Amino acid sequence: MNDRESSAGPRRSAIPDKPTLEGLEGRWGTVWEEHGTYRFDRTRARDEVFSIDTPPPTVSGSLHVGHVFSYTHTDTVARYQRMRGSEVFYPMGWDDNGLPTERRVQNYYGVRCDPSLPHDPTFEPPADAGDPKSIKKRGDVNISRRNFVDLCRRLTTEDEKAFEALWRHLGLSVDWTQTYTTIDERSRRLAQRAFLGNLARGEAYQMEAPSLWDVTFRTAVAQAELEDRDRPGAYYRLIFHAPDGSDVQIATTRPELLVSCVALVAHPDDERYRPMFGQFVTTPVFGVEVPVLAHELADPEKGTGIAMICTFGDTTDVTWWRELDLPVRAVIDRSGRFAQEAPACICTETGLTAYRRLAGKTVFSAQEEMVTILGETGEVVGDPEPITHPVKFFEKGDKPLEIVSSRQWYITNGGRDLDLQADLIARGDEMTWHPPYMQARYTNWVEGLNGDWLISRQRFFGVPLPLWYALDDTGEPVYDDPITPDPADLPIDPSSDTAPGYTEDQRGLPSGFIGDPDVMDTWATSSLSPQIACGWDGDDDLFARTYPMDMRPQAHDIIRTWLFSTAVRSHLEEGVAPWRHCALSGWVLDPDRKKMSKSKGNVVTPMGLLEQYGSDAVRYWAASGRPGTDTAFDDGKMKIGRRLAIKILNASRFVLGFGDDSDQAGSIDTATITNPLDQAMLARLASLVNEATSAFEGFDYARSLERTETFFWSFTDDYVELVKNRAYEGDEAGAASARNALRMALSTMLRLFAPILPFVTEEVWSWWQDGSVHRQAWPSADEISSAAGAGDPKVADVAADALAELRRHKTNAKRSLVTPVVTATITDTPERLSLLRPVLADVAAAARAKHIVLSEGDVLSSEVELEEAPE
RNA sequence: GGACCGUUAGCUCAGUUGGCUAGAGCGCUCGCCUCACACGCGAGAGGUCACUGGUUCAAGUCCAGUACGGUCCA
Repeated sequence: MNDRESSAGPRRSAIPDKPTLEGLEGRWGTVWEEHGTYRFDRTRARDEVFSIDTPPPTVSGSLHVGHVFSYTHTDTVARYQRMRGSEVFYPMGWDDNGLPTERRVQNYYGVRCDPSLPHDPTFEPPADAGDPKSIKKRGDVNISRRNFVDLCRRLTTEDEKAFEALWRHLGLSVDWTQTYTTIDERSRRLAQRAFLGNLARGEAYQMEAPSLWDVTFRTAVAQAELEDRDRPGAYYRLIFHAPDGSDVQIATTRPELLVSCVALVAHPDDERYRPMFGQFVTTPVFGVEVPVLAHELADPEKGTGIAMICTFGDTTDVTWWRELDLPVRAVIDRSGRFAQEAPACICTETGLTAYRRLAGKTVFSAQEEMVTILGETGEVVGDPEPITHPVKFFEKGDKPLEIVSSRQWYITNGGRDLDLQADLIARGDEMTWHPPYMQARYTNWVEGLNGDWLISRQRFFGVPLPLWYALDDTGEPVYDDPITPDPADLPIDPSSDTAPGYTEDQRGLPSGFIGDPDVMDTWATSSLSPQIACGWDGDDDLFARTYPMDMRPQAHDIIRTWLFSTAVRSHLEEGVAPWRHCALSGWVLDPDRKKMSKSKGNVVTPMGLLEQYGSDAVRYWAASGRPGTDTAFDDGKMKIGRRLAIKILNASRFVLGFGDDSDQAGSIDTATITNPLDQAMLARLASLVNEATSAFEGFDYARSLERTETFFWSFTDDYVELVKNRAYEGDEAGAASARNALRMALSTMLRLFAPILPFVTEEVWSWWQDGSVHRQAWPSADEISSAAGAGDPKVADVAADALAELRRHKTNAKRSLVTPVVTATITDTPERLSLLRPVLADVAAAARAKHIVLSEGDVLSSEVELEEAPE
């Protein structure tokens, strides 16, 4: 026992008369903090360390019950590993960088970021912050980027305090001296350094290309941030004109994009269109000549079997554009409106007139207008055919994504390189997945990627891309040769720091420089959480002791985003998988089996739950959700957890109160355990320890809990009832055997429960033991087996069955269980009777039976004569 | 359309490499203040293991297929 163990709690407090769960969280939270119970000892060697890469929760308001669920799972494993003797490295980060924070700051303060405004050093946050009514009345205030970022920092700092308080109340055994945020100076430096490394190795590159664009947030988004949503739409049939005067009908859901049509396409095997391949047709209204081409992706079943290719209506258009080598006729600008200027290909007066009616309109209005125009020229056939079809959205957005061509930065992720893809899939094999089938999601995702990782975002609160560009003598940026900072200067902000070799007064002038205006995707920083937590940038000693990390927990929906991007960075940076084990948690479902989420308004406040039921009870519910399995929110389960915790208090008090040798309560003399019933109970306990241990080795906290709980209830309902008379007033040997067996069982069960129920187990431990239960050794099955001697676990079953038999007669007679039994005959098989005979005295005492006769038969049964009921 | 997960008591779920009469908790019914606990204790009712075939001495468990639900990706 080291200093920490012996000092982690007050030495043996008195056992309270009326033990209670109230206030345990605050009391033990303080003791653990004061004694550094969970502090990481960084002198320990790598093979003694168990390091956990906690995914930093997004700081944009509040944690929800799903966080409590998933983070409890991790904590149970952390506590188990600590008791197994590992030095647990368990830091906590906060992901404050990014769009969710921006949105929250905009709403909370009623402000908008306008990067064109100069920084106002005297700026004070609006006094009515947090008052939606007042903000609505006055409208948003425009502020500079730097003032906006300051507000982001200010608000996230407040949120982070509340988050930490919640985690402490929940009892996460995090080392609170090891925290980071994804926007702090270290994270910015590290993210920029990693990016510059990617750039130097050719893994980061920029490209002018069509990319998915959210018109509300006015930023590019990555493939990982997409989701399909079913939306109503309609097929419109448009008439194109062939040179021989015939018509070609195409069906499209986006007639407004006709103006950006660059070709028609049909399947190469489609007999209907085969003769037309290579010919040109003219578009309706605009009269532009476009070729008819063949491509496998054209679906003969869809519409008329021939489609128009526009730049760009959807991702298939991008594929066609790239593979068929087509021109760009883009019309939608970054705000999602039609550009003022018509594409150059339009040269007829009719076409130009028509375009003027679309210019400046949103996509939605332009579609209405275009359909009207087509009606006027008679080049639309029939009524639109309504359909429901999947439309791509930014997962945080509420308008369909457009595809806009722009210059963006990318990091390679295997989406365009099969060798890299194979390497990343192989990294998946290096990790052990819990549960194992979750690896398929990872592999499927990597195999399905169709492009590299777009990491630049046209936003404000994030880690800036650490780059400047020289301006040529006409003031145009030279993108091909970005200027990078000296690594010693990181982190930098190119919008306020001066490019090396220039002076600040050259910013924006011909032959001067400009900073890259973009920030990096949030994931581009949070994907480096193992590097951030383990001190990759400057603390080589810590890094060597903690990386690659042992465990990474997360919910299964972020395999494609966080898990994958972290694997990419680790592969590119270190050539290893970032973790040895990936643990996947399910979701918390509401009673209708839907995922609980804030947007659906069905979320319960975690702190309220913790206060209502107690943290152990909430943890009990969380830990009953098996790894990877979605679990219904169930306050009934929390009530059961609370009942269990209370039962532990009461049963422990009872077990520790036998006899007058309570001074010796802390010690257990296994040599005195000679009674066959006591030995039987311990034999069963030993196999429980084996089960609990192998469950936890496989990260299955739920199984360990379930087995331990089952044992505990039969311990209190049967074993304690059977031996309590002997423990109270038996002969010296019998009493000593019972008392020591009871204490050994209690000590063991407290340690088995400790990872799940840290508060109540610590409380009870303090009644009779020194130090924190959370720094004790995990129970040893061998030690218990040895104390159990030749004990046969079946003896405990036979005795419990016999007791139940006698109880049933009392219950059926509607008599109290303390009713004396005048005489009873127990019939059972010879084998079972021979097990029962040596422990019959305990059964008789527990049942208050004066005489018990044993009789051989085929099956357990009994005849009982109860004492006459008083009048 | 592809991949994965699930379907066992009214509800929530266990059931490991096939092996006695399929289990637990909640809920329900009926009792009991018993020298730890009434925030407790005892007893009881309740199931065609989604369906169809197959393998086997033996299938909730293994295999094939179907249906329904869910998730991820197209």
